[in-house]
Amino acid sequence: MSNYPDIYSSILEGLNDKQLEAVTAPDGPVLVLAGPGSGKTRVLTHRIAFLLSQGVSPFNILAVTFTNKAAREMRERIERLVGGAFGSYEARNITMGTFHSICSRVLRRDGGAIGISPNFVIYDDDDQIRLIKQALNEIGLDEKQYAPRSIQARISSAKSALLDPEDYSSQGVSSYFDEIAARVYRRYQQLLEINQAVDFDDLLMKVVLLWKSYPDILQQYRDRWQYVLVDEYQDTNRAQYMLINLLTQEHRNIFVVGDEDQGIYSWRAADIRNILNFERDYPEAKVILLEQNYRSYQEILDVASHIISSNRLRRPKKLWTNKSGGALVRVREAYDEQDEASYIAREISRLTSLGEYTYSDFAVMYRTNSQSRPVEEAFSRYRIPYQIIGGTRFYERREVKDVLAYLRLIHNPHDAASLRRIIENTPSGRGIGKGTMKTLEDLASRAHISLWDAIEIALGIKSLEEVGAFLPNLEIPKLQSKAKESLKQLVGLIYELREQRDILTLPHLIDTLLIKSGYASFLSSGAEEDLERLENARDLISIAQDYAAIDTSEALVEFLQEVALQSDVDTMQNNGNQVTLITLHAAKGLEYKVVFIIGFEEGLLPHARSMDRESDIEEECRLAYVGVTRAMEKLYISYAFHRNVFGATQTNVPSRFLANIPPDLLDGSLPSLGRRGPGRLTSTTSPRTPSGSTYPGGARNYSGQSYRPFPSNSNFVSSSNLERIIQEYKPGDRVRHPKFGEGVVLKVEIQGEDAEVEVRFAAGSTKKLLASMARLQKI
DNA sequence: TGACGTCGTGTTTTT
DNA sequence: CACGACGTCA
Repeated sequence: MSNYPDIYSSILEGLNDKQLEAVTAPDGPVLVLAGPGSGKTRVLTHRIAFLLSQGVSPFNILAVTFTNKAAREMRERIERLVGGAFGSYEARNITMGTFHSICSRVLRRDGGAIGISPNFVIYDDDDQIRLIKQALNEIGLDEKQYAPRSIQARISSAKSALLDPEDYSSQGVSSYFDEIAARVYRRYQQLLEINQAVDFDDLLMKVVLLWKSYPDILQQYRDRWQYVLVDEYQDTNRAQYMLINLLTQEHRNIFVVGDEDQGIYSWRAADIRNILNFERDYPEAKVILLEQNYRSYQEILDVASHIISSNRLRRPKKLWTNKSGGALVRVREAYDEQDEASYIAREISRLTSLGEYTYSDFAVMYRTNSQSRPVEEAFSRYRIPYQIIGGTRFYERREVKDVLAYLRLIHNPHDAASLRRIIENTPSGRGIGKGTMKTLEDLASRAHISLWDAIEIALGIKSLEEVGAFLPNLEIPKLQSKAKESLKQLVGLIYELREQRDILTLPHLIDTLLIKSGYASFLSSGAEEDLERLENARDLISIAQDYAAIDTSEALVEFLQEVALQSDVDTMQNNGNQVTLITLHAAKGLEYKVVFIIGFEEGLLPHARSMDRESDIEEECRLAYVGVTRAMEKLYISYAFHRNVFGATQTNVPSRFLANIPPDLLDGSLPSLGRRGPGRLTSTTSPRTPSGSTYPGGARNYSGQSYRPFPSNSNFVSSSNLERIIQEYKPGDRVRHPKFGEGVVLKVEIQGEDAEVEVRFAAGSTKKLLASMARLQKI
């Protein structure tokens, strides 16, 4: 290949000695200990490019990242790096993603061996809690006495430690509560199976089980993924460790990157020993330390080093940079959280008006999601656009979950969480009451069948034998004729939609579902709240547009998986000009020119719930360290004298993590003695807009637009456009679709505010497309 | 059976 | 403060 040498040198160009050593390391285990800002993403991407340049097939590479967004970005960077040098589809064929998404794919493919239906659905937090409540009820335990959330936490940590219900009751029980949890766990797991569902932890645990039980299947994956790279290795848990370990034992090409100082997920069962013991697991490992920081000014790094140095359980590391001459880190005391927020808003306004920075250069970071509120309010007043990461996510909104429930049910009718959601919530007035539900659930629970099966049996559509329940003495309950009628309608609807799935594209299927289920008319009261909900539901159609080109059955699987495994940062916008509000946890791996860390107080950072154990305090310290090291140019740390918690005012003192910082590294005194009232650092606590004009009451609207993580329905046609579309496409017209290729229009039909165009494509398939969405071109 | 009101309770971080 | 569970009323 003529341009090969160019490509080769561009892969290695500009790397420092250590990075180069990591990128070009020979086959075998490699551990890269990478301090913040030391270019670890760079090392990972260049390493993969290097492997490709050495003739390794992209099909043989697996890269595990912490977020889907990171995977996406890494793939793009590799594509840019190698271009078409090794064929144009190189980077696309690398397997990249989070542990959860990779495992989901493995289970979809091979889970059958351990009894997992290929149509499984993924249960989120909400679904899990519902299921735990159901399990509690069935066992006859009071859900008030045994908080479902605590039980869920126990189950989750058991699963992360690879303990199934039997293991847990025999090994994991050390208290009365554990014993209860063990019983619930057992029933909960049965319920998951009946619903053909898995939870987040199952995704990991079941793949370990699969690989351990079926060496031949494991061998297939070992042959496939001969090169394995893992990012953020310090945050892997036992299950993830086992996955990687099983996979890499044969070829031993394991390349992990991590930093013990940035381990912040021990509460999610991450085990820092995974990285500490790497050299023991792989004695032949090459270990490379990346200590040069390319991100932050020396002034910021100094503060970071002093903060982390109070941790005892770490090997000392010396971060250095040659970026000096920055501003000192500013520390400010605010009177309360409003004052703190106003100060930040004013500072951002000041810096942007100087023209030095734009809004997207700023991030505000905090320990708990609830701290974002006063900041949001201040930003609204000061008209600062922002996006907020986390909190209530798009996919957690009620109407979105409602629509997803229909989709999940189309995909897998045994998913009782979705079925119940549809029956109980929306649209109301289905005519299926509590009594009926109780009867059906009893039947389901006694016969060990799904709720869906129970309904079909009660309706006489199926027999007990047909669904695999052999209980000749079981009495099939009689239902009221009204309830029966309603159930028939619901079952009919789902069957009908399942048929539509084989005909329509995914966005069109959602559109149809909204209409046929009555959900659309349910939301068409015209009230503002309903309008917004409808819009959210329709945003889902726009998102599904990405899947319009593949077979809908397949599209549904991919779509539901993406939705379920979407992380907070995955929804983040990189383009818009807006300030980012984000938790310290979610900020890991990101960087901003100017960072504000708020709530640097005892009780918040370290958090009150983490103050009992020293190891917890150390984790809080690492959290502070992660935050500080996100800043490239300017860092602001603030804490509030008063803070409203729960409605009551609390008085807080500055965080202990500030205590180790020499005062001359900071701009702003550390008033460990003496407290001052409002106005110490701010001239006033009453906000003024920078322009001095009055601001509108509906402040949220202003920024509300800017942080919606998903497109508004701007690509829906207005009715005036509709005419145009109908005139544009006529039967017999030849059209081109970006993904399906050329085809002939068979039929055009008005569908509500849109038009449906039926096209037969040259490839032989016939699809019904929404005119507003399909991006059809006439030829 | 549904809608509305009161009371009680609980918030760390997330795939 | 805000949300959910529960009870009462129509």
